[in-house]
Amino acid sequence: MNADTATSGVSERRVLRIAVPSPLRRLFDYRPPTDHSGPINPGCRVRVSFGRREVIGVLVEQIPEALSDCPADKLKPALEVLDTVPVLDPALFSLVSWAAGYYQHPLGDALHQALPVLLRQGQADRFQHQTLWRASSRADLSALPANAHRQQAVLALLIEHPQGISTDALRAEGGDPKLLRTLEAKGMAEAIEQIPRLPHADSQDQVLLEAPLTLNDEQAAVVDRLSDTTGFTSVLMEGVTGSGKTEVYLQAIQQVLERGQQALVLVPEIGLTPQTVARFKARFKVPVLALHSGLTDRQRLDAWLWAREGSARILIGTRSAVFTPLKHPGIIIVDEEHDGSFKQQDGFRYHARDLAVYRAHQLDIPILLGSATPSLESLNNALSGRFEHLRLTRRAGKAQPPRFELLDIRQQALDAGLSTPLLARIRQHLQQGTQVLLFLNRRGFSPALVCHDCGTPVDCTRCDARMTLHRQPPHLHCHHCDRQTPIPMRCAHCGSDQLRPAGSGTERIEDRLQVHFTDTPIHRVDRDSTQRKQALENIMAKVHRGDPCILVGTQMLAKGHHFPKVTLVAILDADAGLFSADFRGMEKTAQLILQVAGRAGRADHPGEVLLQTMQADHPMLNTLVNAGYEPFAREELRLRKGGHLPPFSNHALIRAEANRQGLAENFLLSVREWGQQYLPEQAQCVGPFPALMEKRAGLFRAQLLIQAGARKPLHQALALLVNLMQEHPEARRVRWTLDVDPIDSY
DNA sequence: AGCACGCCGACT
DNA sequence: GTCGGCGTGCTC
Repeated sequence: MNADTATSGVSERRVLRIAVPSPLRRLFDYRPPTDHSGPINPGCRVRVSFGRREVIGVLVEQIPEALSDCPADKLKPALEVLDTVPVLDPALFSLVSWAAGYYQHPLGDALHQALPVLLRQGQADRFQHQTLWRASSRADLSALPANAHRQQAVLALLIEHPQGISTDALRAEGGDPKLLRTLEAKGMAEAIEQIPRLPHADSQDQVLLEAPLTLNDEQAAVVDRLSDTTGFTSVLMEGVTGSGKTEVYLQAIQQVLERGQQALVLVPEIGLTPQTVARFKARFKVPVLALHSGLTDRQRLDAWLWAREGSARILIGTRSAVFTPLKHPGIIIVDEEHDGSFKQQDGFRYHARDLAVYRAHQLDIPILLGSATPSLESLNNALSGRFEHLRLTRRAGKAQPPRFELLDIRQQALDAGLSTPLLARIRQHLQQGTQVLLFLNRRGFSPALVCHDCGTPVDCTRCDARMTLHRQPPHLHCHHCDRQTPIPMRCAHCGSDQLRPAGSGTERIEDRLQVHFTDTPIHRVDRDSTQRKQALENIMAKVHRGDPCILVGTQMLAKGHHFPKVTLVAILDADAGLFSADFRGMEKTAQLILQVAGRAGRADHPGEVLLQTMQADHPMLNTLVNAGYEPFAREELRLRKGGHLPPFSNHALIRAEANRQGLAENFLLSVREWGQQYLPEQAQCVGPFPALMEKRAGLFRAQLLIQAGARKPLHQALALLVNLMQEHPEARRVRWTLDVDPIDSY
């Protein structure tokens, strides 16, 4: 104990520096709660009055009051200290504060987002105790009155469940929970308090439920590499579809479990399916917890607590799971590491894959990044030696890679986007009794409704975009702001009644296919067709029966599911992403094409992948389909290097939006002009320029790109600009956000 | 972000 | 006469 504390004069008093959930990028000082004595540890939650409301903040440090920059008369006492032990351990705390700094996000808000909802709201970091009822030692059915049939029934149920039964379970079995009090008064029933239990929580030495599969030498090399060390190693595993990445994950995890440690597995949003989780549960006799979106806040907190106390041994979750506390961390795995859903797209814009690497380094444990189509960032890290690069080039069993073919549709008559050779090929596959998958990343009937007389399309009033025509049910829908309207009868510009759909979405393809293949079932899989619960499962069940059919869908089809009876995959518009303004367009297109291609074929019938394109000579497209992803990616990296683009330079984007045109752009312009003279030489501003779609959901948007060869000048520049923007008087009328390492189009 | 205060338009 | 629009100011 500090001897000064007891005899403290005013100058020795200390204040609590608290990170409060608010967009203000600073800490707030409070006096300790009036009734509180003794030390308070950093990382503990504190309830404070903030402005006119109460919020939960996190203590960052304690400093002498004299060092506080807040005048003494403005200091309020904190209301309550909620934890005795920090709710985030020092390692997690430093992960979050590093991330808050890296992404230039207010610390209080970042800490808030790293905590389960119930802890944000001030609940104790304890399991919810469950009240269970059981028969007491004095319970005696025959001692109950002969006519008290309902009491007898309840007591009988209690006797049936010697471990105890919850009131809900009792009600489910036909017992009236109200009678428990009556039985308790008679000394025949008693309540016991219990924390929930995990399946396999008591499993001892044996971690396996089923035998591991035999690995080929490539798979074994990855597992061996990970078992070489318990310290930090980052391995990029580049494995073609069907090469057995999951089996590598399982065996890497097995080693960790046998050492008594835990594994954290991050998967893309779409990848956290019951099948994925089932595979882990089937293999291991340890508690496996999936942090999926269906959990209640309470279940989430319980899972978080189980992870923290070490009894949950495998944690599988999406982006936010990177903040799960671990008592005995052993390995972190990021599956489909290239997937964009690892980057949060609003508020605290962190990249879970990058934070996972930081965390593994911090914890000094291995991290395994897996993908068939690694991001150019990770690939570059692998080529430069920051990551170890291990490949799985062979498919399990007798499976053969699909055969790719570019289908040149220049000067071809298209029927709503379907070329004659494609239709012929579809027929051929259906006749041989197999299935066909058509991919088009555009839902709805057609992406525009255009006047045949004057050429004017129907635009969204709130966005710089066409309204998408939907037929099921008939309406116009803006895919950017969600605005929906009835289908107009006449052109708003010239009054003509000749409004016609232009271009095709999945609905229209489905329509046309039904005309060409009258007897074949057509299944459409997109956000619209799978809105109803179970709709997707119903379609999948039909497809897996194996009869010939055609699947038409968007990227929903591309991820997760596998269709063994599909022998033909066709990408209807392979050019869609080729010429986007986004320099990542090519990379994303390639990843999507290979992902879709990977859905097809198995040992007995190799797959065929057809790409309809107007760019059959496109060099990158040819490299991709003829040589494969890695040669493609190396070439793409070379182009990026030449253009000083990521990953060879560092980007941050300041986005701004306002309700009047020009406001946001002017704001960014003055920020740039102000900041210019103070910016480090190695950092440059590019812009501001209007967003690709300047108006969206009624707001006018602009952006300013900050670019630097190294991280340090970039961050110096950002710190400076953020400061400037906060002080800027015009910031009142403009909403601005900062995106470090942006990945979506800009 | 919230939340309150403050000063001008269309309604029971 | 009020209800309520969102501009402005503040949060230890």
